[in-house]
Amino acid sequence: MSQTLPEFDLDGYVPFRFAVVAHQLSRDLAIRYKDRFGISITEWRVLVNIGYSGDVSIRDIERRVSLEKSKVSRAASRLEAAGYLSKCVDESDRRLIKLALTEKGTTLLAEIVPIAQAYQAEVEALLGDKFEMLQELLGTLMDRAR
Amino acid sequence: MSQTLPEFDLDGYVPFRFAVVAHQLSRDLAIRYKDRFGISITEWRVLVNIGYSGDVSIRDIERRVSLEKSKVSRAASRLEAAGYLSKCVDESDRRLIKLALTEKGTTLLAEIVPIAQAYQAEVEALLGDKFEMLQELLGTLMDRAR
DNA sequence: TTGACATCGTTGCATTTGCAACGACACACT
DNA sequence: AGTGTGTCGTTGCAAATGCAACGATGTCAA
Repeated sequence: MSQTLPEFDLDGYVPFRFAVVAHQLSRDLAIRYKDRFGISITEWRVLVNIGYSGDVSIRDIERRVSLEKSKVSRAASRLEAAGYLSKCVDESDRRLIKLALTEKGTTLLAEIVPIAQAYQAEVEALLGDKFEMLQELLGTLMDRAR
Repeated sequence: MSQTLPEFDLDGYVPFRFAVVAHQLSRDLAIRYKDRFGISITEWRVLVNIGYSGDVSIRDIERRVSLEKSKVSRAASRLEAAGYLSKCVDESDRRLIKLALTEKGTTLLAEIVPIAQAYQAEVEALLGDKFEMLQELLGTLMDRAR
């Protein structure tokens, strides 16, 4: 009749907990951006990456930010349409497309970065002296991939 | 001409890091399920919740697992179609729908739970004695909501 | 040079997602 | 009973997503 299930504690299951926390953080952040600047999280990541990185091809962003290249490509197109960045062919390798912030994009980024920092400060305050430990753990987990 | 951006380190930005790690964990897990059992992560969460919880309405799952109710509803429908669970109206409150595993569903769950546990064991082994600290931190962050 | 093979960015397509309705039902108050 | 308000699960729809092509370009060896 009724079979017995092995012991299992979903509430303590790490992949699940990560999903919940990550979703929560993303959502909180999205709310602060979307309404005010019309920028999605994905677009935000691309924007930041371009602003703070030397490498700026789609492929580079894909690697550095763990985003599907199609996701990056579409985000870049939306950002270009909105006037925040420009695309131009890399003459040393014509397969590559160099992305660069426009002045408008730089202005936007300068506005929204402090918001992101303030949010991280909240998290930091919540965790207190354990914040550094969290960063260390996240580092270990991120390195795990491949 | 070119404006200056405030200092910012994307690689150390917690919401970003959480997103990457969570996506990675979900993906790893999805691979182990999807191919072998045809079950998505969302469906897996619903399944586990029904199997290990007393409360089994859609609304209950929404609350306990941080899933949109439409997501739960659709996952439940798919699982029902696949014969893993049954729906029936709660006679004490006819707005509610009680979800229950079928025997087939219980069998499936008994098969896949050990896989999930083995995966968590990998993570635990990677983190060693810091695993408990991670759990504590995740707990703090999960409580933060609302 | 030619040809085989890899890489880049884009796009088509099916699926999933989030959000806002919606109908059905519950409850409180009159 | 009737009315208003709230909650439940479902569904429609637009947007986002993942994945597999695809054309264009680069690389390297014959």
